[in-house]
Amino acid sequence: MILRMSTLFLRTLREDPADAEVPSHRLLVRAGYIRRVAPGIYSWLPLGWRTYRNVERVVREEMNAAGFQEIHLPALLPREPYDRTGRWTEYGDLLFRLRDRKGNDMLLGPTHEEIFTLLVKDLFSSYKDLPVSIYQIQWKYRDEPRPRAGLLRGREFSMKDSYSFDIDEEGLAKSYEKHRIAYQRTFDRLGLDYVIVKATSGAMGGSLSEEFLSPCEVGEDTYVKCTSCDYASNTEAVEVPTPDPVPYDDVPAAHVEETPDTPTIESLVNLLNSRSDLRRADRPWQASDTLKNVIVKLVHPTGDTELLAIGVPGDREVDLKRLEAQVYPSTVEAPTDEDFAAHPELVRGYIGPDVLGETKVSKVRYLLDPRVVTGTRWVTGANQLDRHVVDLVAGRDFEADGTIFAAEVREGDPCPRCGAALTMARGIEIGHIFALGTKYSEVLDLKVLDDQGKQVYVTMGCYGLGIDRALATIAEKNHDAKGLIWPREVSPADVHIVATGKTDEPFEVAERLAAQLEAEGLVVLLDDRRSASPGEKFNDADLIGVPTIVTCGRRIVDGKIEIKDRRTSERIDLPIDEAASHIVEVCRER
RNA sequence: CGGGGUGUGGCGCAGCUUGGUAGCGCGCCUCGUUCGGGACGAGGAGGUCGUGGGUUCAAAUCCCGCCACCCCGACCA
Repeated sequence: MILRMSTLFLRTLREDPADAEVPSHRLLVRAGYIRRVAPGIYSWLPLGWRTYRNVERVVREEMNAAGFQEIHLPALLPREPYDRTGRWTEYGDLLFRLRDRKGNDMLLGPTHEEIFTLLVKDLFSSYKDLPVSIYQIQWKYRDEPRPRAGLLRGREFSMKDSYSFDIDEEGLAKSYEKHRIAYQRTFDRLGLDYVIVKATSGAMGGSLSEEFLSPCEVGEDTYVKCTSCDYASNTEAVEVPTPDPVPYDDVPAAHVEETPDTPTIESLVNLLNSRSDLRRADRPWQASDTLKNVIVKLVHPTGDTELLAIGVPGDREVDLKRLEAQVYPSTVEAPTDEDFAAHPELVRGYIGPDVLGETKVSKVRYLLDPRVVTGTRWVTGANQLDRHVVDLVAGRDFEADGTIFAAEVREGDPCPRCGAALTMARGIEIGHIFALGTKYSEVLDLKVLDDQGKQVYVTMGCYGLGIDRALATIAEKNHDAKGLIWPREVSPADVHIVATGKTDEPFEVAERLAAQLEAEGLVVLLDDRRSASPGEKFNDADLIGVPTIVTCGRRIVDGKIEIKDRRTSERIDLPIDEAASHIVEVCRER
C-alpha cells in the first residue's frame, strides 16, 4: 500500500495545539493522527486510524493465540441487566444514559460483565462447556468528571475486554494466569514496559486484581515497588504490616494535660517539647508520637451518610483514595459544620479515642491504622478543648471498632512482604485483570451442572486492556523533540519516503521504489508533494514518526538514496538498485 | 463539586488597563522566483470578537448574568 502525502487526508500543525499538555496528546494532534470533537471524544484521521488498527491487531492476535474467542457486543444496551447487578445506580453520573422512543431506559456500555454473563447463560449449561474465555474489542462510554490528556482518559474509549468462565476457583486461577501471560506478551510486542501491581477492584468487585502500569510521569496512578523483593502495589492497595503487640507494663497511667491552643499536630508537638515536665528521656516528641483522629463522612450508595473517625499516626495524612478503596462502594466527603454540630462530643482539634471507643459516648465508628497496635503509646485528643491525653496505650486504655488501611503511603515505608524500603512512582494503567469469583454469576443466575449433576455458579474473571490508551502510552514513551517515533509493530507505515528536488528524477525514483516496496508487502508513506519545501518534508517526516525515513534527493545524481533511522538518526547512503531489498530487510527486523 | 485560567478568521496569539469603524504570525488562493531542515516577493479570500442583557453618541474593550473549554484537585476498570 502507498499513502501519498499529496492527497492524504492530513494536516500537520506547525505549532502545538493550545489545549494539549501531555506529549502524546500534543504530538498526536500536531502530527495529524487525531482531532478533538468534544471533551474526551476524538476523531481518528488516516494515520491515527492505521496506528489504532495496528495496536488492535497485536492485541487481537495475542488474545487469539491464547485461545480466547472474539465476539462482538453492542455498545448500546438496555437498562435491565445493569439494574440486576445494581450498577445502573452504582455507576451514578458516570453512565451515559438515554431513552428509546418508547421511553425505555438505555445506556452506552461502560463495561460489559452483565452482557457477557447473560450470553454465556444463554448458550451454556454444563461443566463440559467450561472453561471458556471470550473477548471483544469495543468502544466504551463513561461520562468522566474530567477527561484529560487526550486519549489517556476519554469519555469514549476503546477497550479489549475478556471474560473467563470456569467451574471453580481452581479453574479461575488457571484462566487468570493465562490472561496474565497473554497481557505480558501483548505489551512486550507493543514495546510497552510495565509493572504488574496489586490493585483494588472498585466497581468491578471480586477478590484479586492486578494492574499493568506503564511507568510514566503523566500517569494517573501511583504505585510502590519494593527495593528488595518483587512486591509492587498500587498505593491504593498497599497493606500495612501489622506489628506484634508491644509490652506496656512500664508505661505510666494515662493522664490528661492542659495543652492550650494546640489544634494541630505541629502545635501540639511544639508544646510538648516546651514542657519540661513532659519531656521524654530518649528524644524530643515528634509527630509520630501522636494519634491523629480524622473525621470523614461516608456517603453510602443508598444516599445515607455516616460519620467515621479514623485514627492514624500524627505524621501521616489520611489518603482519600486509599480510604475510598477501602469503603467502596461508599464514597467519602469532608464533614460539614452541620455534621460537627450534630456531634458536640467531637471537639475539633482535640478528638481522641476515649469517646469513640468502648465507652461509646459517640455513635461514630472508630477505625484505626494497623500501626496502632496493642501496647503502643500515644498522645491524643482528650475530647475537650485545649486538652490532650498523654501515655494513652492502645489496647489498655482504648479499643477501636476495627482497623483500616487509610493512612498515606510514603516513599521509604517498609514493604509489607519483606520489610525493605518501598519506592514510589507513577504509571499509566494499560491493563487491569480481575478474579471476579461468582459475583456476577450469582446476581445474574449463571449456573451450570457439575459432574455430580449439581447446579453450581460459574466462577468468572474479567480482563481489560485499553486499546487507544495503549496507543497514547506508546506515543508518550516514544517521542523526541521533533515528534513521534513509532515501534515498527504499530507504525502507520513501514517506511516514509521523502522525494525532494526541483527535477522530476527524485520523484520518479521515489515512485519506483515505493512500488517495489509495496510489492514486497510494505506500507509506504510517500511524500510526493511538489510544492512543499525540503525542510517542511523532513520536519513532517520526523513529526509523523515512521521508524524508517528514506530520502530521494540531492544524492540521486550519484545514484544514491539515503536511509535514516528515525530513532537513532543513523543515516546510510545506498545505491538505488540495492535500496529496496535493504529497506525490506530493515523493516522486517522486528 | 472546589481552585485557577481562557474564549478574537482554519491554527497560534496581540489588542481590553485608558471605549472611537479589528490586527500580527502561520496556514489557504493567484502569479513569479526558489528547492536538503518549516524559502522569497507581489496580489488576494476569510472574523456575529463565546452568548444574553446593561451603561454609552459609540463596546472586543466597562458592568451583570449565562455557556463552553483547558489546567490542578476530587472522581475514575
